[in-house]
Formats: sequence, structure tokens, C-alpha cells
Amino acid sequence: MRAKILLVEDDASLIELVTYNLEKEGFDVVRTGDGEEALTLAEEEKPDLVVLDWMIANLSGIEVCRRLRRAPTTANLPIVMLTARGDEADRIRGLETGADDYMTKPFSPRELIARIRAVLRRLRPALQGGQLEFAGITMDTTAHRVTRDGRNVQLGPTEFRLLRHFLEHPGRVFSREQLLDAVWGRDVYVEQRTVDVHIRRLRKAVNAAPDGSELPDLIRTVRSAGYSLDATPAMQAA
Amino acid sequence: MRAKILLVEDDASLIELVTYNLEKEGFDVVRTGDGEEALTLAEEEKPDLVVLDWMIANLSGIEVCRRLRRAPTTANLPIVMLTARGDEADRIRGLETGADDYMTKPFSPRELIARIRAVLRRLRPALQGGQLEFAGITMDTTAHRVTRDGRNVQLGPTEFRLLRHFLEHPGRVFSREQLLDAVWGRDVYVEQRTVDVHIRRLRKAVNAAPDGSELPDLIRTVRSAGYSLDATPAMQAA
DNA sequence: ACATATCTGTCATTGAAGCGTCATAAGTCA
DNA sequence: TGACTTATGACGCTTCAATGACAGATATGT
Repeated sequence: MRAKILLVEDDASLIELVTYNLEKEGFDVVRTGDGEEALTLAEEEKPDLVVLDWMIANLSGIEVCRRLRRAPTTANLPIVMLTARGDEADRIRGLETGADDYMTKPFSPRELIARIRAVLRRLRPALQGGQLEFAGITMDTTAHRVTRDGRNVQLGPTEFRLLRHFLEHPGRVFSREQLLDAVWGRDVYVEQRTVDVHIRRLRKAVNAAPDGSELPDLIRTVRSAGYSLDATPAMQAA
Repeated sequence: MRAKILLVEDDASLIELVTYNLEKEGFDVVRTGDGEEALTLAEEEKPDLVVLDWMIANLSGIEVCRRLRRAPTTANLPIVMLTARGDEADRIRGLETGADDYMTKPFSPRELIARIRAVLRRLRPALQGGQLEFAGITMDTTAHRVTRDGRNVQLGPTEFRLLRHFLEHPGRVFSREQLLDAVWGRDVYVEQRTVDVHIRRLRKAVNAAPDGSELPDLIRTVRSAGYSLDATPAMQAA
């Protein structure tokens, strides 16, 4: 999942520099140089984080910060303040107003990105880790939750671990023996054919459509080799 | 609830300066100058945040940081790095290793405290004596008062702490062991199944409707994994 | 101090969910 | 076709969570 950053800044060259670097790092960037507009965009675009310059048109950065904190929908939106002032009092004021971090110009884009990542890591573990995704399937390992095309999927413990293993290595084929090692544990003795049964249960749960029909099967059977999670619609024998 | 800070630093005068200021601000402070000991203390004292100097005896700060992140029990422990190096590359390295914030010496104690508060405000809202809220449940941590859909909910001490822990990390699944660590304390020995009983008591109290019926259960049981506070009661059909 | 009420941890019981195995059907390749 | 591989439904058995009860511990009020 890509994180969306709202950049509130009115220095054109800085906008370009920061945008370039953020996009290179895989962030989506929404920009404005206007304080009022920033508040609107924060509501409408639902960014994951705001990079906010202190000196901007229409409303000061600190006022934007305060209002973002006051509005319920944006009260928890992470904010990284950006400013020319290196004054300690200003930094403290920024942090106490509700900024999560604070950088002083001139700053290095790399450090800005490192700080953004640090803030996101602690606030949105989902954007960093814990979240697996492949071909319409999402798995949140910390919340223990799986969805297919947005709909909830109910899995037993073993099917959950099995799917996680596939999601961690999408496309790769695993033999039954490898799956037993990875999912059941190295020292557990169970019949190899047991894997088949759990694959079936996993398929049943993941491919079930709300109307009772079947979604395309994402688990590929590789004859005399094993199974893999795969997006190719190759085996549609119909 | 007072927040506990683990201060890892070997400069005696700095220890004194920082400790004095932290305690003045109402934090409990645990100190060490040794990297190995820092890891032990992080496990045993269960601090709410670590202030970690880069240059310390026995293990470098960055190595301590890395190990804290790797251990499951401390993986989410907030870390503020502290260093004499103002080098950009070092700052980035610190942040990428998993530090949540980074300060360069010389620094002002007030700014350090502002940053600590900014980090804690995010991670442990309850420590700020605030209001916790999730899916119709509100908890006033200072007034020790809980409501569900506006109606008052009566909880025992343990159920209160249990619910607070869930409210601080909504959606996340906790094993019985994790709950015992977080809610009962690391050194308390009680049966894992005791958690079940308190979950039941918590459910009973929170889901009770005035007319004697039951409100939707917000505590999800994840078989063979644990429990989580969750807003999705509609998950039967697939 | 006492008596009472509340809280806490443990246990036994019950019911349900999940697991592994098998027998059989279906599919695939030579 | 025959040999081999996988899919599927069924069925005991095990494991796990929910629940009600209880006795000791703790807090509260008189």
C-alpha cells in the first residue's frame, strides 16, 4: 500500500525538490501552498501524513497544525513541520502544538524521508509491515485479518499460516514437504496428503463469493511438484 | 499514570541533567550506561520509552536499537536517539534502524521533553491522561470512567486495565501471554486461562444493554492466537 | 476491629471448531 | 488403457474457548 503525503509549502523550488524525492521513494504526493486549502485537502484526500511549512500563505503553519488537531477526522493525522526558524522556542512550540516531528531548513531530502518513514512506521504499522498483499488478497498479520477484494475471509489457524507463507513468497512453488516444514514445523510428522486437504480448505474459503459462486482460483496446483500462489488465469480449463 | 523512561547514557553530567528534567516533568527514570544492561532493563522494567545515546559502553547505541527492534517484546518500544554526531548520514542511519526520533548534542532538555511527549502522545495516549475512544466505547483514563454508547459501564480494576490496553491498540490481536505481560505485569505468575475469564467479565460488562439484552461484541476471539478489540462484528457470511 | 461486599485466580464441565486420515472420485500423462 | 497424481466428502479425535462455580484475597464501610 502506497502512503499518500500532503505537502504544504509555498517555495516553488522546495516543492519540486521534495516532491521529486518523495515520489522517487514511492509516496503519492498532493501539494498546496495555501493554508486554507491545506485543511480542505487534508479532509478530502485523506493523506497518511502531512509535511507542513511554517511560513505559508493565508494561514500560518502552526495555525493549520492546530486546526488539524482540533478536527476529529484529522486529529490523528501525523504532521512533520518544516521551517526556516531554528529557534528552540519555535521547535518546542511546534511539537507542543501537535506536530510529530520537526525539521529545520536547510534540510536534506534524505533525512526528511527518513523522518517521514520513522513517523509512519510507528503510527501506521500497516504501511510498513504486518500487511501482506497479492492479487486482491490482503492479510494483516497483526490484526489477524484477511480480505479478498475487500470482503472479509474467515480462515482457521492452519489455513491462515498457510496463506501467510504463500503471500510471503508469491509465485513460488512449494512441495508438500516444504510446506509441512514451513507451516506445520520441522519436527511435526503428518501425512503429506494432509497438505492437500488444507489447500482445499484454503481455496474454499478464499474463493468463496458472496452469492455462492466461485472467484478465480489463485492457488495453482503444479502436478508432481506442489502448490503456488499465482495470479495467472492460466488454468481456467473452462 | 506516570510514564517510565529508560535513559541509556554514560556521561555522568548528562545523566544528571536529563534525569533532573525528566523527573521534574513527572516521568519515572531508570538509568544505565551499559548497552547489555540496557537490553535487560528494557525487558524487565517495561519502560514506556527509551532515550538512547549512540556512544555507550559494551554495545553501540545503534546495535542496542537494532536488538530492541528485533525482540518481540520490545519491537514497539519508542526510541529517541541521542548523539554528539550531527552528521546527516548518521541521523538517517539512526532513523532507519528504528529510532523514532533523533536529537543532536548539545540539545536543550526542554526540546528533548517536547519530543518525548510528542512520541508518547502518539503511542500511549493513555499516558497523557486523555480520552480514549473506539467504536462507541469511551474511556476517561484520569476519571477512571467508561461508557458504551453514552451509557456508563462498571468495570473492575483488571478489566479496566485490560480494556485500556485494547483501546490503546485497537484492532491488534494479543496473545494471552502478551496480555499478561502488558496488563498483569511481567513478573506476575498467573495461568494463561485466567485471561479468558477476565475477557468474559469484560465482555459481560461492556456488552450489557439496559434492557437485559446484549450489544454486539467488540472483542474478537482469534482461535489459537488471542483476542482483539474490533469494530467488525459482521463477519459471518463469506 | 469487624463484617460485608467486591475482586481475583483457578478449576471442571460443556460445546464447538479445527485437525489429520482415509476411501473414493476425478483428472492427467505416457 | 494403465499408472499415477490430485480433489473431495466424511468421520473420529483432539484441542481450544466459554462458562458457571468457588474459595481465598482485598477493599470498603461502620
